[in-house]
Order: sequence, then C-alpha cells, then structure tokens
Amino acid sequence: MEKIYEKLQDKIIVKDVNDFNIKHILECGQIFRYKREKTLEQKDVVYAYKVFSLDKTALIIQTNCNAKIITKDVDYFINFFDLNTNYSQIKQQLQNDKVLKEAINYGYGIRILKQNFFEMLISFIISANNRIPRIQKSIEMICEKFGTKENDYYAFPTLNQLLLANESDFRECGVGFRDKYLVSSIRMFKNFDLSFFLAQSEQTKQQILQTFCGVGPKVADCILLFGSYDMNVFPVDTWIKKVYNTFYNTTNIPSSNILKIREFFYNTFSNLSGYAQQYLFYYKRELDINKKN
DNA sequence: AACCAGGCTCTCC
DNA sequence: GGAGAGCATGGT
Repeated sequence: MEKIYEKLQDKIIVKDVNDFNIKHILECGQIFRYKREKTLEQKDVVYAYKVFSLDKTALIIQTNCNAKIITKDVDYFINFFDLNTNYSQIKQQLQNDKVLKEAINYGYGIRILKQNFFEMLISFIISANNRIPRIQKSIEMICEKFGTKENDYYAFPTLNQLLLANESDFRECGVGFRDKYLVSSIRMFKNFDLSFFLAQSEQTKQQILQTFCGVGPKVADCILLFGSYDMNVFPVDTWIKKVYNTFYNTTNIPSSNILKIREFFYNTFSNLSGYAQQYLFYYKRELDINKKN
C-alpha cells in the first residue's frame, strides 16, 4: 500500500485527508493536551491545532487537500498519529454496522493516537466523574507545576517529577477527591514492569490495571486503548451509554449495567472495538453538543 | 438551586 | 458479587 504521508526534514505532509482530520482526531476524546489555534491568513486553511505528548509538540495545519504536521520530532509523530496504518480498510470493515456507518461518515478522519502509558494512567484517573474541559485544565496545571519547561509550554511530568507531588499539590490543580488516587497510583507505578504487563492476556491486563487506585473497568479500558494501542477493549462511559440507549437498546440489557453493555459492544466489534468506540463517542457527543448551541 | 460530569471506592447484604 | 451512597469541584 502507498503511504499517505511524505516525511520531510521538519514536517510531515499527510496527503489523504479522507483518513486524517485533525479536528476529528483531537476532539474524539482520546487526548486532553491540545489547543486550537487561530486560523492563519491563507484562505484554504480549515483548522490549525497544537498538540502535546510527553515533552514533545507539533503544529498541525489542515487544509482541504492535505495536512501539515510541523515538528522537531518527525519520527515520533509519524508513530503518534499512527500514519502507517490503513484506516480506509478499518472503516470498510466496520461499515456493516448501520449506526457505525453513520458515525464513520461523520468522523471519517479519526485515527487512534499512540500515546504514552503513564500519561494516560494519570490523565484517565482524573477523568473519572469529571467534565472534559476541567480534566484538560487540571492536567495543564499539573504540567505547569511539575513538568519541565520547554520553549512555550510545559512537558508532561516524568514519574520522578510526580513522585514529589503530594495530595494537596494535586488538590490545588483542581482534581478534587482524586488527589489520593493519584498519589497512590504514582507510587505503585514506580514498581510497575510495563513490558511484563503488556505480555499478559487481555483479561489479566484489565485486572492488573484495576489494582491501581482510581482505576475501574472504564478507566482501565481507556488506558489500554490509548496508552498501549489495544483495540480489544470498548470503554463504556456516559456518552457510550447514550449511544447504547438511543441506537442499540433492542436487547434485554438493563441500561445501567455497564459491564453488560461493554460485553455487548465487544462481541459486536471484536478486535476492532477500540476504533469503533471512538467513532461512536465522537458522533454522539458532537451531535448533542451542537444541538445545545 | 438541584443536578450532573469520560466512575470509582467503600460498605452492606 | 451485586446494589447503593458518597465523593471535590464547577458549570448550567
């Protein structure tokens, strides 16, 4: 298959915008550290975003015919944006499901980002029973407080940097009752063997993650999906619950039974569950948000 | 002013 | 092992 991108010295040109839309990618719920930039003067520019991962950053300028990823860390972001995976093929396989076909039509440019495991662990502990804008703000404050300063932004803190943080430090970043979960989980991560963990079975990985304080089934699935590119999980949150109730509730599962809903979707989408979840999440959330305004 | 948010922990049965 | 209360904080 032909590559969808061209690698240059300090940027990547993505040539196929049918499988790459930076708004879809960043606003489908998988990442918290990004900012929309004011659109530049050129009239063909559709979106411009800055994205941050660990200590790295990129500026993405999307037009109607291509997307430019401008960064010092070209190879890192080729992997980060999963540019060597064929999303046309994935989308085609998922089109059998009628609802998903609609969702893909809406968020056609979604790709699953390959993010850092530790950053996802911390981020999704904060996400529990929280609102997305406030999650973003808390994470940003934690970066400013404990992360290394780069040029015009702060890196996500390393494990050693976060080991210096106590509960009131986190409380000042607006994480609320999750402060103690963070302190506990950060200490536990010090003795965490990631490569051993990744070699375990799906079920074992889910169980191990739930031994971290503040990590239940949903957060565990998010960490696996976004932090280890594991497509065999289907995180069920409030938005997916709405998806289930509006589009799929033809079965006899009580709409409050998260684990049963999760099982239903995994049985439906199998090893493409992670992709499917993101199309559905983005579709439902955008529709509801736009309805309000 | 209650109610809710990318749920989880803890208690009680 | 399943159901239910309580949880920080801020927006609507």
